Amino acid sequence: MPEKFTKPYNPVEVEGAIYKKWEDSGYFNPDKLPGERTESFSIVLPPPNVTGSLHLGHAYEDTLQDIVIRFQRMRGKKVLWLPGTDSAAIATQARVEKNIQKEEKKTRHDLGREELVKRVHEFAKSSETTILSQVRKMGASLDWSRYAYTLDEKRNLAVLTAFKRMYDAGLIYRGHRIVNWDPKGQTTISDDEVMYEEEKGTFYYFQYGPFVIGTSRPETKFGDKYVVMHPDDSRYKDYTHGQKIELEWINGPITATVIKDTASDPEMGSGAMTITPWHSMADFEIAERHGLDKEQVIDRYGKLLPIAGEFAGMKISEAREKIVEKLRQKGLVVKVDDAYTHNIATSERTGATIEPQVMEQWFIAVNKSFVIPHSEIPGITSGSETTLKDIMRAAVESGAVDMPQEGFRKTYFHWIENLYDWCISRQIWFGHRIPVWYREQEVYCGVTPPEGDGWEQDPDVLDTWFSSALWTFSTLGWPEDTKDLETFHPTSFMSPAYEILQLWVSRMILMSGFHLGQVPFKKVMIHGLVRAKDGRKFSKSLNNGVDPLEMIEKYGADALRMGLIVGAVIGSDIRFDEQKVKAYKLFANKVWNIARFVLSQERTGDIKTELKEEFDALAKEVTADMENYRVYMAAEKLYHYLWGRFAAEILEESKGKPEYGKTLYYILENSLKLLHPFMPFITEEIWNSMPGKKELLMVEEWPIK
RNA sequence: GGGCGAUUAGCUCAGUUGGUAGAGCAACCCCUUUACACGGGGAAGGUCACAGGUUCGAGUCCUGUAUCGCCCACCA
Repeated sequence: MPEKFTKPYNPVEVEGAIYKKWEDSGYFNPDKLPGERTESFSIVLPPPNVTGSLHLGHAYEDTLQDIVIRFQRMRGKKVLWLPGTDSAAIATQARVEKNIQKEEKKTRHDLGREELVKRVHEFAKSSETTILSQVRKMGASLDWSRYAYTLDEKRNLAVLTAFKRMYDAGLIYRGHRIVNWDPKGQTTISDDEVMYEEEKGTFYYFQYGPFVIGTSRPETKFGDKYVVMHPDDSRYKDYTHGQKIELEWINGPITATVIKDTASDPEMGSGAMTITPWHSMADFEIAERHGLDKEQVIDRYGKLLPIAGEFAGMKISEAREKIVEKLRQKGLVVKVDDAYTHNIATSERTGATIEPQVMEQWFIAVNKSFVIPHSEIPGITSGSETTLKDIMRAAVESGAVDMPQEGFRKTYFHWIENLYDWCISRQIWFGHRIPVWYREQEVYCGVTPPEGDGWEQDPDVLDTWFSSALWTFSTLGWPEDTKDLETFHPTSFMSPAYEILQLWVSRMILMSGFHLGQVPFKKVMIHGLVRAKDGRKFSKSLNNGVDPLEMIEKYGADALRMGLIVGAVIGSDIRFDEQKVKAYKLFANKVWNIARFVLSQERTGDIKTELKEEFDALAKEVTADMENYRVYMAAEKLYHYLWGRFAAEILEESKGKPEYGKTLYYILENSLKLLHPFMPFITEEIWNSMPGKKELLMVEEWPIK
């Protein structure tokens, strides 16, 4: 028996060396795995942002994937787990800008585009190093030789190519549409980055000619020259669509036009409303339907424009009261309701109140028909007319993307139904620049800049989710026709947090559907959030963060992995409890001592049929659990068997009985294999001392075929 | 406003096709027994949110109620 077993198991001493042994073996790379492997299995790591360091959410997600990956590798598949990082354009730039603001008292405009982008790249590089070393500490068996970064050369080519092809297909267009404008960040943000916060406000009722209209935003009302009512509203049956009415408004008499539209809710207030198409999504839709004028009232900095007359140049917050006061003097204020609560849209990143604006932006048309040249997705035939939305729906409906969690599937479909065109341009500097150039009236879109002088490139960059959406195939070499792409796409499995079901999952399906005619992954298991013990989110402001590295230092990566995974049904939130991690450190030590005892025995006697059958039954159950992604159950079963049955009963019974020898070795050897995906370090370390071992445990054969 | 989910032992949660309730942690008692005190043994703890229904039988299926949570959303 090796000397090391005379002491309690100390993970800190051995984990680093074991990871190095795995890495040196080359087995993380599917091309270097031993044996004949025909079936492939692949996962692309959801790329962590380069903004920070590893948190428990990553630790959980990495553990889940590593368990699946190690299991499949041991089952003899050609296994690829591909690592990468995400530039996360807005988040990263915001972070760096904040630092510059703090340390140098400068804005990005002081530095200029080139310098800022350089600084952001430097920052991204340094935090990339940090986060990758942390991922290694978790024991993640990633193929580092295929490492990808959303802004590296290959991924850049993929992004530009994807843009070009969708542009040529007419699915990417530039248009004036209403977008979420962040006046503080001076950029548009996607619907998904808008947060709604409840706010107590004031609701005003104004006299608008013969009508009473309600609003919480008097400052937008200057340009309101349409009054909308439901066509079936009997109160207004004497007014006809298109009728002109002269009336007195904020800055004098105006001519209003009556519009009949079903968007108006008769139950709401007086049933009549005026609209501000430039600054409201709903109003914009109505204006589009009837071909109405749209006028800008508020500028990009949140100030009123000349249309506001005497209020021009004022910030909306200071103008509001003054406008109401003026209306009051004119006798146009009917009622003021102070106890009004409503949700206001704010920017997730900057916290600023979103000001909807009509702006010229780039969009992806999700409802526009196009002919798909090639499709492997059931329900979408090659050469048929389809839309991106149809692709997204069909991929999941047909089961090509297996999304077994019913609740999430419902959420997914519900979201698809309500999908608008995706605004992909962002007014920041860090990220993939839009590959479109202008010269006078000419527009050029291409992967490389146009020939000739006088061209100017579009200043905007792409939404970070554009490149993320290509991730499953851009990482495999697309747009080139690579061997990797053929072997590993569609990928086998994806396990994202439910937070990014729409943001990411659906858009991956969109992109890989359009560009490859394939789904991005065959199975998706959406997981929950890791929360603090009290159920609250981990956050900087609460200062309740737990550093995974600290947990690894204290209890070992194996214990942390078990603590995160056991008893955590995939899909629901998990409450992190340090006690649980501690308990699995004790379990690691238990396993260690089981090995110590067994290795001190002679391999004598015959394998006892009854005990073997009992163990094999467990192995079968565990295998079934693994195949059905019930990893939390598999882990718990192994824990119970090893501690409660093997250690507590079988070992005790065997004491002083040499005929048990072979049986004990049989159980230990196979237990190590079953346990390896969960606790890779300690099992590999024990395996190293097993008599007759030939290979690393990570590539040993799984006990059940 | 729409959608989704949760409610089981003090705490965190399992409970796979309906068949007499489980685990870990915590708390309690005992034991320095030769693999392990990072251990061993023992005992305790639950009208499975509530009300109906289906069934021979319901934590599990159906309907409703309550509470909590999450996601989405253009209510003037």
